[in-house]
Amino acid sequence: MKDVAARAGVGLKTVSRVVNEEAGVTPDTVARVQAAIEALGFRRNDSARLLRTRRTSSIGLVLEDVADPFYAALSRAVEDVARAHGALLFTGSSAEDPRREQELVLAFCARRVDGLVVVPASDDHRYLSPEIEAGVATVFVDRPAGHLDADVVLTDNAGGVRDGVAHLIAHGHRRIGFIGDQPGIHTAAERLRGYREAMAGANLPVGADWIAMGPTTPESVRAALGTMLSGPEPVTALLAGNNRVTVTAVRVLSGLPRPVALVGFDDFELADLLSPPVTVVAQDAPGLGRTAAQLLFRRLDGMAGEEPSRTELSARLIPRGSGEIPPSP
Amino acid sequence: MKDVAARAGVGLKTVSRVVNEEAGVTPDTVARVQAAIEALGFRRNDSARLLRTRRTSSIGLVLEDVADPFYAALSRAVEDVARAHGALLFTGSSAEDPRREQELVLAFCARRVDGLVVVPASDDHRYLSPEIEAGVATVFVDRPAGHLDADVVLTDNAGGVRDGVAHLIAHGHRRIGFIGDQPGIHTAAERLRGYREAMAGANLPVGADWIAMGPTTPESVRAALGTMLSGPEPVTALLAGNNRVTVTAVRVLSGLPRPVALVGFDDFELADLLSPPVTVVAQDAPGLGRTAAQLLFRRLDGMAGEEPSRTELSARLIPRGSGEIPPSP
DNA sequence: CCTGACCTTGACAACGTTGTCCATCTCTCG
DNA sequence: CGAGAGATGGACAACGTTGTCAAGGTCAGG
Repeated sequence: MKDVAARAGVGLKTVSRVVNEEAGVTPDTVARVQAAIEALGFRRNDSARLLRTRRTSSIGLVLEDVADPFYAALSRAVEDVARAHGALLFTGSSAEDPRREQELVLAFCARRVDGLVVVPASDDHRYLSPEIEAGVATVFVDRPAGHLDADVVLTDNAGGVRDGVAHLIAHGHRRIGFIGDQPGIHTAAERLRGYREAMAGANLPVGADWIAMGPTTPESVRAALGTMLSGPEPVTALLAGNNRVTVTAVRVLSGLPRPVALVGFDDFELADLLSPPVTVVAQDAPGLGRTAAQLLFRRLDGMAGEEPSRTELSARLIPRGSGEIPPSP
Repeated sequence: MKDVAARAGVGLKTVSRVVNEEAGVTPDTVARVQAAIEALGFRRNDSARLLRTRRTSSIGLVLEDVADPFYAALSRAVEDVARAHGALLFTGSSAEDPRREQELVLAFCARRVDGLVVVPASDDHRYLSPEIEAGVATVFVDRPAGHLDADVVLTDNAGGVRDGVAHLIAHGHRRIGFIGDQPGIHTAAERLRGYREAMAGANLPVGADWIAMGPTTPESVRAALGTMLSGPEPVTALLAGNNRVTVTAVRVLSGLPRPVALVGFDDFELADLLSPPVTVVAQDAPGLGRTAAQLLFRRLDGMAGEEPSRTELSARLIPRGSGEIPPSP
């Protein structure tokens, strides 16, 4: 910038004014400065700028894994909102590791991002209090923050599973299994709650073997399904608590002599190409990201003081075939 | 930092030394400073730091769309390499729009990223020359840069398609169709070249209707397939030039009375769950990202001066069923 | 007791920008 | 023609950090 000023024969501040398109500079001077900028290939250093303005126009996004289609869609939605507000996006994957989440968050804060969108991997976010007090707007998505009162945008997991189970019940099923992730994970616990509520709401008993919660490896899902299907009260339908479960279930069920109905939680690409096409309860990944990001920018634009909010987006049942299979005796 | 120094009763520079774990500070002083840091919740401002050190420890990644599984995987690989080098990652989606690509790249440069990984959307990257001369290491991935001599990491698109077509030929096919994207896109042109080479290499003629290049909407793919399958010399096999084509082809082919063999370019999730499972030529998305990022950091660590390099990663044929269907007369 | 080497510490400038404030110049109007 | 107003431009400090360098303190050896 110094060089530009020298070359154009004007003061430092005048160049700054031109760069920022501030008023009060003669068109003639503007032209001279712009020529110098062009000639020298000058580009403003935004980091130095931030030092004065205290706004970085960048936000940080921490999620579990960018490569996961669900988070990839969420990420894209956050990016679009950020772009609309003229902000850039730092992205980081926590890989479900609380330490990594904290590292990323603090690294973003050290870069002085204006705000954070976080998919929690940790269950204790007290480490964030000083940052939030220092003015870093923070919105949690997909799961609530731990021990911290902050904005959060969630899917109505329990409601979604309730709908899915109700759908199976409506198609005549009475013995319905549920396979979900470790109950320590908030979304998994919520989905289980939805299952229990739906069954209870229809006055249906839940068999001892009908629920399996734990790491959702193909092996464990296979084992759980085996138990459910071969016990004294074999299930005629399954609600799969996440994508990994759904995929394994499709494999197992397609090899069985008698059809078993299936509703998966979370949509996935090509679900409609399988045979039978898979009925799912779809979360609105872009919606989560968009809502969270919009909330973040509203906070940044003055809504800072208000009470933390909690938003729940509903999930949507998409019938495709596998969930409409009638019970086989 | 000033506050910390005051509270600990030491000089500014001493705090800086403690924060950066530099040698030459009494353990006693370190303890005092650390207590003050703790008490005040101090966090170093990395942006100010950069102003002095001229290293941001951050890199920019511009790709077509983070929500696309291929780029999501690439993105994750870049992130992992960046993390290993202690760098953070700015991500941006160009949405295949040259203007947006340039905006993103220049915004990253204004933030003074140490380096860039770019999946080109534009075909002219001369606007980047000043930045590169200013020291921003840049690596292009998936497609080469336009009018700019820079590092590039590619998939061997032509070779991959050659392998795919050869596979079909080896299974007895003589009339093979090819549907690809607009020939203006580098990867599409390369894949077409691979197809032609493979056919020529086997001394097979290419029918007038066997090649369709253009926007790969479901409608256009349906139309192209219809022509290929109903002409005087109907094809018995298809090489699908990208994922979108593959998916539409699966739908169309599954509804036909006689089986048609299919090899898709680019792997996709659940390809093995379809019936028949889809044989593909798989690109190594994480490999592209990893290689590009590693190259970037090698440049940053002193390899700066050397000649730009060009790396081609080979694609891998994964037989699953659809590509092994014999020709039906 | 003095000297010199070494260790610890702090003062100060610098990085590249913007905010504040004042100086100058050019009108316009009385 | 002079005064006031408005437009234009620039000097300087400040943002929060680190690099440079020199000051002071300690200790061992002569």
